[in-house]
Amino acid sequence: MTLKKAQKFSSFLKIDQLLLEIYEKLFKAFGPQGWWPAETPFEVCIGAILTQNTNWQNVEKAIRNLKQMNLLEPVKLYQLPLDELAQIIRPCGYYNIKAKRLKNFLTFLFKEYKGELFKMAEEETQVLREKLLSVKGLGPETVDSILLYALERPVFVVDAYTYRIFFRHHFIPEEISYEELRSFFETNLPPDVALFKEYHALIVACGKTYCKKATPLCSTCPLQGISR
DNA sequence: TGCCAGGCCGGGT
DNA sequence: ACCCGGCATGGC
Repeated sequence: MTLKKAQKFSSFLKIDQLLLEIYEKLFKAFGPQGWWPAETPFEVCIGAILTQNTNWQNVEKAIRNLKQMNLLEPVKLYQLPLDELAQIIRPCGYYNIKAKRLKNFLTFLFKEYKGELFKMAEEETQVLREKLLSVKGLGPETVDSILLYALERPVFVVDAYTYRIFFRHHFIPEEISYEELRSFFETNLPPDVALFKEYHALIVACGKTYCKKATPLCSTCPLQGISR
C-alpha cells in the first residue's frame, strides 16, 4: 500500500490493533492450523505449485502419488520425464502446465543451487524473492508461500481469500494490488514467522467455511462485528 | 448439477 | 497498466 493510502486508513483506525484483533477472533474460532501440511521444506515447495487455484484435497492425491513412487526429492523429480510427471500429478488438475512449472522450479534449483534447498536458503529474502518470481509459473503467492513456509522468512502470503474476506468486511478497498495488500500486513504486524504462518492459514480456514465466492457475508462469521 | 478450488501466463486492449 | 481466456480434476 502506498504511504498515501496507508495514511488515509491510519487516519481513522489503528491498523495494527485491528489486524491483531482479527487474528485473535480467527484463532479462537478455528484454533491452531499448524501450516504448512508437509513433512519437508521441499514438499512445501512442490505443494505450493500444485495448489495453484486448486483444492488442497486434490493436491494431496498428487503428493501421495509422488510419495508412493518415492519421487518426492529434487534429483528424482529433476530427472523424471515431463509427461510421466504430468500423469503422476494428474489428480490436482492443470497437470500439464503444473508439470512444466515444477520442472521450471527444479531447473532453477539445480542451475542456481545444485539442487540443494539449504543453498537456496542462504540467499537474502528480497533477492531470492525476485529470483523465484522470475521462474516461469511461480507467481507472488506461490513464491511467498515458499519463502514463509519452506524457508521461514517473515513474508505475508496473500491469496484470493485474503482479498475476499478483507474486502467484504470493509477492511481494505476492492482495487488493492497484491503488493499493496502484502505490505498492508507486513508493515502493520510484527515480522514474526510463526504469526504470519498461522495468520494466513486462519484466513484460508475462515474463507473455506464462511467466505466462498458465491456465499453472501455470513452472520456467523467470526469476523462479524469487527469494525474500523 | 453446476460451481468452485490456497494462481499464473500470454495475448489483446 | 489492466483484462480475459485457458488450463483440468474432484468434491459438494
